[in-house]
Amino acid sequence: MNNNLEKTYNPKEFENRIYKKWENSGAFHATRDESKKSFTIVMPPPNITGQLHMGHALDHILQDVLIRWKRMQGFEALWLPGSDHASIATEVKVVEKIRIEEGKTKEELGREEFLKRAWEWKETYGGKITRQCRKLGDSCDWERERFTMDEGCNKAVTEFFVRLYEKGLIYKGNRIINWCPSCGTSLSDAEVEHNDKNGKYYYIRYPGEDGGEGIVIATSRPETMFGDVAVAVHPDDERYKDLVGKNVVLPLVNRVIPVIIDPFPDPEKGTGAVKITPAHDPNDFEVGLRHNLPTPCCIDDHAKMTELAGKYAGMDRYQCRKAWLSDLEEANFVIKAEDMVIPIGECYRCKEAIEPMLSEQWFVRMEELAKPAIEAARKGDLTHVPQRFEKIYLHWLEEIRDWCISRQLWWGHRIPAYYCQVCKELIVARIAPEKCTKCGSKDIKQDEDVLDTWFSSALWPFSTLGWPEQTSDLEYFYPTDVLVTGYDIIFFWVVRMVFSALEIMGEVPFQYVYVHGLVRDAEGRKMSKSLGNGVDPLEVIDHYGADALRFMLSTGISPGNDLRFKMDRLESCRNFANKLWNASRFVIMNLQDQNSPDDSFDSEALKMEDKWILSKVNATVQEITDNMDHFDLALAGQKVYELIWNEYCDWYIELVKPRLYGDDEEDKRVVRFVLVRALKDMLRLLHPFMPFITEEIWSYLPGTHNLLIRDSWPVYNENITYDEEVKDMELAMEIIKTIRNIRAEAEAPPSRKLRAVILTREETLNQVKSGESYIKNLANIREIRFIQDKGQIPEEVMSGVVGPVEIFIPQDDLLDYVAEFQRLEKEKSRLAGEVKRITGKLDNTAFVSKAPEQIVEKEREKLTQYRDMLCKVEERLKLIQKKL
RNA sequence: GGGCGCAUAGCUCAGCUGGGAGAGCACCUGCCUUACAAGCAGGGGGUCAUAGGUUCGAUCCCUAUUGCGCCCACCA
Repeated sequence: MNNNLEKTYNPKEFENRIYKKWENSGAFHATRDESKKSFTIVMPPPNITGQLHMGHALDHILQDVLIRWKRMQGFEALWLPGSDHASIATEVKVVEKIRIEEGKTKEELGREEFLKRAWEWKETYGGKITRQCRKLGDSCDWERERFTMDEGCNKAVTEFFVRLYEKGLIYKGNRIINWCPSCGTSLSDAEVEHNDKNGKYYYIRYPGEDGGEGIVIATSRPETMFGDVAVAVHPDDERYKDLVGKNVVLPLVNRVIPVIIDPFPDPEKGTGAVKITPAHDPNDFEVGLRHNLPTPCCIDDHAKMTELAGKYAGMDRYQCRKAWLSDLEEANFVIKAEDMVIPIGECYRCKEAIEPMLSEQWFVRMEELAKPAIEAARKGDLTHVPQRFEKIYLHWLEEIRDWCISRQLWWGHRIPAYYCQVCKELIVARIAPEKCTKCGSKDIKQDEDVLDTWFSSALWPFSTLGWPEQTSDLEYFYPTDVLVTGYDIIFFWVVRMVFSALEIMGEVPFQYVYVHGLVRDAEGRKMSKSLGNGVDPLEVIDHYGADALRFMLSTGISPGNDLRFKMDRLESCRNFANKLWNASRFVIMNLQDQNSPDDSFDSEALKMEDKWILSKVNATVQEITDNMDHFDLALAGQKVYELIWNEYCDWYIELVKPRLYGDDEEDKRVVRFVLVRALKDMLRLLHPFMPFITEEIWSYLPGTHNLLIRDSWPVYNENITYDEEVKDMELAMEIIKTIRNIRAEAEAPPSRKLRAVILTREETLNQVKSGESYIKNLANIREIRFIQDKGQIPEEVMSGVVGPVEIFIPQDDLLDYVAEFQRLEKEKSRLAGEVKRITGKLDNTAFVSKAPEQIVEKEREKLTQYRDMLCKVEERLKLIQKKL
């Protein structure tokens, strides 16, 4: 046994030390062990651009609570960490760095040199977050740390790509994609955010080729008119019957285009006539395909107008819109402009307006892949916690379109596609081919594009365990058990992991998806760099300790909902740690110079309060385990809190002090035993939430030879349910509270010793008497007189009622009739209210006849009790009134 | 256009299958009591958003309404 704990709780003093102890002990490292069941969580890999923020802290703490809990339960628990190359995000940062430091663009530097810089970035910043994770207490297996662009993951990505290609699930095609002009790359649908913007519908006349009225179309994007190839109307639209088959003229451009019929136009919207621009609108593209129309581009990769726009060529799209409209207006082609809210797609990284554009890209064919992923959730192979997120998951999959996976970037997995420069043959292969499989030419070039960063993340649960090799780890730890993540990346990641795993591994990558919310600031705003309202977890840890932060984040949440970050809550969590620290210090102090308490004990030697606290702890073990099983981490945490503070500290320690300060050595041994026994179980229950402080205290306790992290989770013991003692103890506690209340109401000083008279019936006398010493100690009573006859009640007293017991404190000790009168009046009206409520209930024949017998009986008992209590209070009131 | 969440004490939120409204913080009163003032003891404070419905009984289930927030949706 060590010496006593430091006098004050100072997490800084031990958190780093404890973490090293764990790490050095190998406790985080998981290895295949056939005697145990595995429990696996893969960490959502943070970006290498990143800095640990509150969202990570929440995400990681939840995972760590689960993994520590399972480890204690005896599972071979693996939490696998790593980081993500974050293709676009990193590339943007590296480009910026090169611009600032070298004054060059990436093109000026060249691909090879750029990638060198990117890897340097990775080396410098790559491990930053994962290093910061140690501060949080993350118990992940650092020996298995992975990176989405390490050798194994690269291999997995290539293998996956080639397999899908060979099955026809990946194809290269010319389609409308989301183009970010600012990032200079295509994006997937998931990477586009839709926001409503105020805009206008412009009604523009396209005159007839024959000099007639022509047709009026409505558009929010007049600048795309240069790419128009037709005007479409619905086949049933009577208004335009005569125009179909004829031509109209693009105003000012003077190019002639046909009026065609197609089911796409909605006669209700706009004018019912739609300009068709196949190169810049997905719907128009489809129409174009059906009618075999050309696809001229009028906007380029930089969102500037092409030659097609004539004198507007080279202008920015919005600049052009302005100039073009003013020219059209001048020539009287604009009929009207209507204010309209228009949903605009924006790049999720840079917020630039997305340009739908015709482009040749690589796609994953989703229809076939989505089906089993939908099925898995429906069948229950995959469970969302809370369940409502399943709807979101399903909806996305049901509406899914092909996934554009090629990016016009340099940092990432290069697409394993090769082109023969001679015969233009396309070769998709695991290893770069030496010569063309068709013509034999050695002049072969690899596709310039890289893959969407989420393409590699999608493989994370199995690529990190060795796939495509059939490793022993993969066999043992896969499929993983729980995936913990925020609801904001269900689409980006969860969905894609599931369908990828189902395709490659034939089963879901995890059974549970535990979805949490976002951390917001105290006002409920999203924490963001631009607002500057972020709270740095590392600073919080520095101030309050990691345990306080952990406890706050893990118990302050309700499933799937956002959480507001409030400093005062953090403080109360730190106070809780302090409370535990001091209680433990008290226990350890009382163990000084003692041999470790004997683990075997005679239950005869246990007193009422011993049995009471052991019962409480035991019951809590059951409840908490149950909560954890249902992912109710917050409820579980709150229960340990209450157990430690409200039961153990406020009552048990206080109850037991006289025994510790007494002379009975044998009894002292019993007390020490119970104190330690209860404390140990509580430390175990709390450890997943507050690992540092619990581990530190653990090391001071007798008989704790191994680390707490290695110790086992407590198990409910049905032999430790002392119902009688619990009942008796709780009655004594109620009596104590009542006396304290009388004392406070009468404003008698806490130090004054009072006398008490307790009236109770014969059958409950012994029960009450069993609590006599506790009442004396904790209510500061010097003498208790037990009576069974009302006639013996002294006249000048204050009184209180607890169930079958009436308590009287002589006025001589208290000296305040008025306060007593007021207090009793209040009590009277409370009791009268209860009686009225229950009487009403019982007078209701419907209730008596239809409610379950137990409930009715319970109400009857309550009624008798309340009536009895009311009666007693009224009697007292009459007596006191005389004195006033 | 579709979907979801939230509305409970001054503030932030719990309340697990319907059966006497809870916590933390804040507030009031009294205490530096030999583990802890980051504490102890006591206390005040809520027609559980509104209106209906189901039920013997609704904060909880159903419907509608209002307010706030979020997500999805190919911008004619």
